[in-house]
Amino acid sequence: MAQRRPLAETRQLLVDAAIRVIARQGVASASTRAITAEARVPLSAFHYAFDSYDHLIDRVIESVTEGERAIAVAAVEIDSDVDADLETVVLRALDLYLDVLAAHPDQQQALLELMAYAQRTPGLEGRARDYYASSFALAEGALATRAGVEWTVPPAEIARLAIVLLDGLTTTWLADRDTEAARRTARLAAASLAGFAAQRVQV
Amino acid sequence: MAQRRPLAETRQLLVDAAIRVIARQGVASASTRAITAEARVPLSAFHYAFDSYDHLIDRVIESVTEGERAIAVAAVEIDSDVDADLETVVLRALDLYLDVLAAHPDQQQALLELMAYAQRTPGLEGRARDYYASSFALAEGALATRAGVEWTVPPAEIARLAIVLLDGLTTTWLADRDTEAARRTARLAAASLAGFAAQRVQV
DNA sequence: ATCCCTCTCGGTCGATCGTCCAGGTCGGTC
DNA sequence: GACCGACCTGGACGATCGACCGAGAGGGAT
Repeated sequence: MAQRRPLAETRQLLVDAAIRVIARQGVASASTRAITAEARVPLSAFHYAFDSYDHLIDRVIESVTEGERAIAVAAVEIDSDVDADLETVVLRALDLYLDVLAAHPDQQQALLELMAYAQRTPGLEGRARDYYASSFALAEGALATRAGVEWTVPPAEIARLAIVLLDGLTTTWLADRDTEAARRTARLAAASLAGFAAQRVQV
Repeated sequence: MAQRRPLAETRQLLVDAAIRVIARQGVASASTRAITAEARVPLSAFHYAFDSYDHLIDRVIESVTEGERAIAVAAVEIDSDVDADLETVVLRALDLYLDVLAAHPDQQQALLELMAYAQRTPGLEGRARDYYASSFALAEGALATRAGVEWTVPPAEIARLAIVLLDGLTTTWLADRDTEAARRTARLAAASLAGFAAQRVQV
């Protein structure tokens, strides 16, 4: 009767189940029992696979942020149409993100809740900072791939502004769910970011 | 032995205590027992003063958001130096906000956590939307007081962008606590917002 | 066949949660 | 002095939480 599974597989099963539960019902409702029920494994399997609840959450954060990073990298690579205007490219990226957000709002809300949980939990405090740091680096890398664009301010500052805008767009949309208004704001945001670029130089 | 107090006073005592506990330890730790202990009131007084836990949280959200609004109104009124450049005024307001944020980070974190809690709790879902709606209106009002400034896009859209920027600045700072970087980003944000103003007309 | 290590699972622990209630104390009104 | 309604409280309820234990099942190595 017993399901025999390699330990690593059970761990992945639990992490995935935890993400689904957190997305659907929030971190507060993601108890060990709710997660194991979602994963269809006995409650006792939880503490066999993980030393503690927070160890699981740590892995969950790792998994979610890695997923975010992969999506962002893919989006940047797809949207590297060098012939298009800079502002157009930025706006297209933001609109693409809003599509993802509107399609899977629970995912982004889960990420925010996890960050808040991490900041309140001893041993996980650094996770939020690390996530933003890697976001900055990713954005700066994306800026660097736009060959031939000079910036009037350091690219690192542009990258931070971009993340700030993305973050603000997210939290604001999550609160009022007004996609049309968010797209209008995205238009302004794209114009703002592009405004810090000097005219393109010939390559 | 019994402390005799008007009911309304006990209510206010509990609301204030709840805000302190939430700011210090987060919503998750703000149990009825933690709150009543903070308020130095017997546990049983809790359900004498409030029908339920969520009724208290509702009042807490009301109190916190009203406090935010009052601060914002005061800041706008103080910072209405008509002789200064628009970008300077905006930047000064943002820097002022960053001062408040750096001085009382728990307060802003508490607000964000309360919004997340409200969105997950039946009966409180609208609170987050209402808060952002009033923030937009407040920002738009602040823009309107700058007589003689014409905007190249509707003020309502500028107002939304301003709130998005403020929100992004907040969440980002709360994650990495890098005040210097936040001030640099604020500089870019102020320049962006001011960039949507047409040249000032003579009045 | 024997051993051993990995894996599984039901049951239960103590702590903490929000909520409730019966009874008690007070100040004011007849 | 009798009464009443507003105010206050200790103690308990059932539910749920993270964590833990010991007995057993399974499969490969010897």
